[in-house]
Amino acid sequence: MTEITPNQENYLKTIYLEVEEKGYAKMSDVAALLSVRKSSVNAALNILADKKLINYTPYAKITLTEIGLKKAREIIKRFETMNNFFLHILKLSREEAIANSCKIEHVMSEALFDRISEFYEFTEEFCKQNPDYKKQLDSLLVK
Amino acid sequence: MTEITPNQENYLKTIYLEVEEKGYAKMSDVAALLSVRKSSVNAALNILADKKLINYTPYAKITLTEIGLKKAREIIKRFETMNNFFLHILKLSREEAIANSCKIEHVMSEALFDRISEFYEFTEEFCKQNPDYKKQLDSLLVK
DNA sequence: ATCCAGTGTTAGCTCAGCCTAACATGATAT
DNA sequence: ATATCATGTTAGGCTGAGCTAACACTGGAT
Repeated sequence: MTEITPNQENYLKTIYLEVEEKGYAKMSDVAALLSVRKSSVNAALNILADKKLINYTPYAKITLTEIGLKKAREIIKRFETMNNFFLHILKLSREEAIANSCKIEHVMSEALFDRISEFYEFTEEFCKQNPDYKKQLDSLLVK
Repeated sequence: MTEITPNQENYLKTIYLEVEEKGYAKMSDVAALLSVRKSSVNAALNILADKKLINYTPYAKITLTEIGLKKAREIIKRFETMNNFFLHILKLSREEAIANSCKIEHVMSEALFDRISEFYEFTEEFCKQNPDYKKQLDSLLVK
């Protein structure tokens, strides 16, 4: 069980999303996305490589290992779970929802993840069955 | 607007709660509560004192300044807001709820705080008015 | 009054994470 | 083929946060 810091999780996630979107990940793009210097990214990537989460050889494209992939997907799952809740139930703005999810995804427990997921599903369903509940919720939170 | 790290928030909160409970705060107790060494607490307290959040003179009892008090109360408010939600709506165990709240209290935004508060109030009220909703929720989350 | 245990402080180390500045590499355009 | 520019790497420094080990203060028991 490779331990990983919140920050390292964030690098991993960013690389994963870059690879998803463009087919590869470049250091300088990661630096731009996270608003840090290339040298900082370099240091971080060396740590992730040490932990066998990414393949990172000098001057080559960055790819994720199997474990890295798995871990990245977990992080993104946590992100999406919180984000859905914030966006569609609490009705936070896109930016607010994302900002909070990006922080919380790194500190939440498995149990919280499970409960939020269940609660989200339940609430969506309940809204469908009970338009009155939905209406009350909407009028409460949006103004 | 004095900037403060999540960790420093945690020290501040711990001191506040100690003072509340026992009338004063001692370094060694703070160290024990946070499971860190006294020297680490010392370093942290010097930073908080620099930032005018606590009064901290060698070998004396620790007290909070006015700004420190205000800040500590904000943190605790955030904690309690999340904790109530986790405990009474998501039905997390005490330990799980506390563990998550203690992390999230340091990273959540003002807007999230507001929305969670409103949502919590709304849901509690809705449960009272609609026992059926409450029953469904309870059976969903407790097992 | 003195000594000891508990409590508080200091020095000096490690690590993660950021920075700047300088250097190296590689791809491209002439 | 070489000069140039974007890109990647290395060196060296800073801060926050932790540690250990040694030292200093204080108050209570003898």
